[in-house]
Amino acid sequence: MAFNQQVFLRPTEKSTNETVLVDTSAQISGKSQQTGHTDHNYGKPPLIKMYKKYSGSVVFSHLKAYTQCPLPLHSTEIKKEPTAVECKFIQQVSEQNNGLTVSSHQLSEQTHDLAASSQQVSEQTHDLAASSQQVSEQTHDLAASSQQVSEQTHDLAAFSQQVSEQTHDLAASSQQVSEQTHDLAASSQQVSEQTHGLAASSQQVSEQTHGLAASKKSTNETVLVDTSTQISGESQQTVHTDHNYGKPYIKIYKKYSGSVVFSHFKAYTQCLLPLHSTEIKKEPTAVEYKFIQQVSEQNNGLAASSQQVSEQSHGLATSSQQVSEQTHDLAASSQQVSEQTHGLATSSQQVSEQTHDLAASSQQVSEQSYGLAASSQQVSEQNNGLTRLQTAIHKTANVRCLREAQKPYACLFCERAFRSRQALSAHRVTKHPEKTMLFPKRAPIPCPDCTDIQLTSQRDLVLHLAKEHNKEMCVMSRKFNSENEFKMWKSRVERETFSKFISRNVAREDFEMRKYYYCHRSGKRIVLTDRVGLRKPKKQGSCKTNAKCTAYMIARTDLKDKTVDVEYCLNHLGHDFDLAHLQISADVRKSVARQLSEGVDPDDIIEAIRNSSSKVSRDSFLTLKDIHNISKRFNIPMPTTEEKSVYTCRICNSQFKSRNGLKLHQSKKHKGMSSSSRVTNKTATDVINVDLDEPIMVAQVEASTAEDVSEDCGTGQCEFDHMGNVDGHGLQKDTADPSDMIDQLKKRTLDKLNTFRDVVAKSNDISFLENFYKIVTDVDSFAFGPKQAEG
DNA sequence: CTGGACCCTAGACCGGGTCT
DNA sequence: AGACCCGGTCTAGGGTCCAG
Repeated sequence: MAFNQQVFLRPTEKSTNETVLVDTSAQISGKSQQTGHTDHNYGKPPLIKMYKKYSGSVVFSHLKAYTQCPLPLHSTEIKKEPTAVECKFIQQVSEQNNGLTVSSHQLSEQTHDLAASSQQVSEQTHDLAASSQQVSEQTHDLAASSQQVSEQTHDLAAFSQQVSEQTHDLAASSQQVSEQTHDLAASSQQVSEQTHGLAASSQQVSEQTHGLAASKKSTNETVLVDTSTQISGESQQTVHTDHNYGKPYIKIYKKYSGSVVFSHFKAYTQCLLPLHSTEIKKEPTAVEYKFIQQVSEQNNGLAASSQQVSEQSHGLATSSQQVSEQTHDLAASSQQVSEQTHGLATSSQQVSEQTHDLAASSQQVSEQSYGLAASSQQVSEQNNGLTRLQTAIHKTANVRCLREAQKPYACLFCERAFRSRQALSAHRVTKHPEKTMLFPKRAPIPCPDCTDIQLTSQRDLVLHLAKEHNKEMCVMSRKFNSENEFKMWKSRVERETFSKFISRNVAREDFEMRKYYYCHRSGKRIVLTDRVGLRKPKKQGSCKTNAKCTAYMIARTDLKDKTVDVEYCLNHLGHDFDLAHLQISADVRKSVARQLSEGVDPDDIIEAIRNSSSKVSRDSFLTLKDIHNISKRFNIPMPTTEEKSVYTCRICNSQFKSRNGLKLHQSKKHKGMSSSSRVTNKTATDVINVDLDEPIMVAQVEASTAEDVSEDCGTGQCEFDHMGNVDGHGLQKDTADPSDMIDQLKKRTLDKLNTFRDVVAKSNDISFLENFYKIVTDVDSFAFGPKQAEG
């Protein structure tokens, strides 16, 4: 038995009752057995791979455990079956391993419990954080309300202040008015008293006058006499000074027609002594009458003044009443404002108290959150401690075998690091199984016809469907000399199969790059949750079939020689080949953009594109809307309606007022030809840089032109324009002989073909070349006859 | 018919899982 | 460790709808 690096241990088992070491290269047969596989390739802890054999078939089970074997196992040291001592040692190692496994299991359970507790704590923390958030939001709202209330209170206080000031001003005005009213009343009282005094004096005078009149009547003579001065003959006024009291007084008399009449005594006098009839001896003189008149006028003026004072007093009283009422209203308003201010202040106070309570609650929630976070942190630390303990156990058991190389892939849950992410992933699965749920699982590819079969790759799916379900599909491969050649082939395949292969993943190595393509209709339609309902679905529906299509390509590009190896399957599954789900090709897009920039009419572009495609494709259904989209995307303005008022034939430059007229002309004069001016003006360089399909189109046009000329001119129906050119062919009138024209066209066609041969020579696309040379053959047959046609 | 707004898809890049 | 391939994210550009 030849042993290599791999050593197998056969533990005691019921079926065999013996333990053996077997070579991996050895044929496993016979009884059920279990083997242990130690891999020393990478200096890692010995790995045990468990195999079981039942009924003659070998079944590979999952990788179970690392051994705790402290001694390296070398293949050269084991030459035969283990001795009893070796078996015993192995048994001890196994028991130690089992013990460590049990400890590890217990630690795992504890870790799991702690993780569950940590999860609960995290959830509670999260809930508390949410509550805290709500409390904070409510606090914020209340603070905003409080702010509003404060602002309203402030406004009301300012208004109240204004009202108070106005009230104060009105009170002052009212006070002034009252004082003025009081003064006026006092003045009025004085005037009234004076008036009253004058009236009393007047009454006395009247009585005296009456007494005098009575005396005159009795004596028949009327005289006014001064007690001190004799008055006679004429009206006079005397001032009698009563020396008894030292005060002057005025005596007024009137005398008319020999009788003495006492006039109304209205003037104010200072007379304090009554006049004695004995003192009046005769009628008043003219001077006395004049004096009496003046006194009367003064008396009238005083009465008018008294009246005005009374009216002013009344007006002031009314104003005072109004001011009082306004003051009362303002006081009432001020009272209301004060009450509102008080209410708002109370509300503000309540809001502040609520805010304070909420802040306190928020603080409590935060503290509880903090406490829970701290608890969570403690649990995590305990968890980490246990993990580290596990690591320490592994270390002490000499399980780990550290390498000198750098290990940039560190485990998030322990202190270990790895050289590759795959190793880290394996570590996470084996050491932190409870954490693996945090990482997304790769979905396998289910078989569409089986319920329990899941494949791991596109190729397996295709092979499974072909073998198990008799589907007509296969996996093929092909090699290309360049990436450009591969892209041309891919483009042709897409065109012929009405499909599209899109790239999603690229893997780059030092010397190779792999690019994975899959059918563009494969997969699920994904609409972002925040965009659901914002747009109607497409009329033709999504291009995604919500299923896995079997068509795929894997292109492996050799970065040294640039060759491309392609593994592919062109058999689609689960969808039809609707052109509506395809997009306009990039070449056509560029071509349309260029023609738009050159000012070509969109209708002509559409016609040219449609006519240029010999096979049905998405490009064949180019619409004006597509032209609009391209013009928008490339930021090229569309020609306006005014610019399209004249329709020019791009073959013969004839102009027509309507598009229908142009179409009628083209259908009669240029049947089967494209109207694109680009066709006849293109150079070989342009063609090389733009579109390798176009030489075919141009050759077709030239051939068609030659045919038309042959037909038209052969029957003598060619038309000449006024410039001497043959309409539609650009030939001079003087050379318009049918035979000469054909020769010219033949020459031009041959020149074109020679030009395009250079272009085609750069192409490696077999189908393209086949198509081109077929046209060349046709054209050459026309130009030079069948015998001169070249293949 | 036109232009704006907006959604959907392709493509690139990166990280991860599974199997050998 | 290598091979294979899936999923998430981001950006540019194509496609669609709609109002004027």
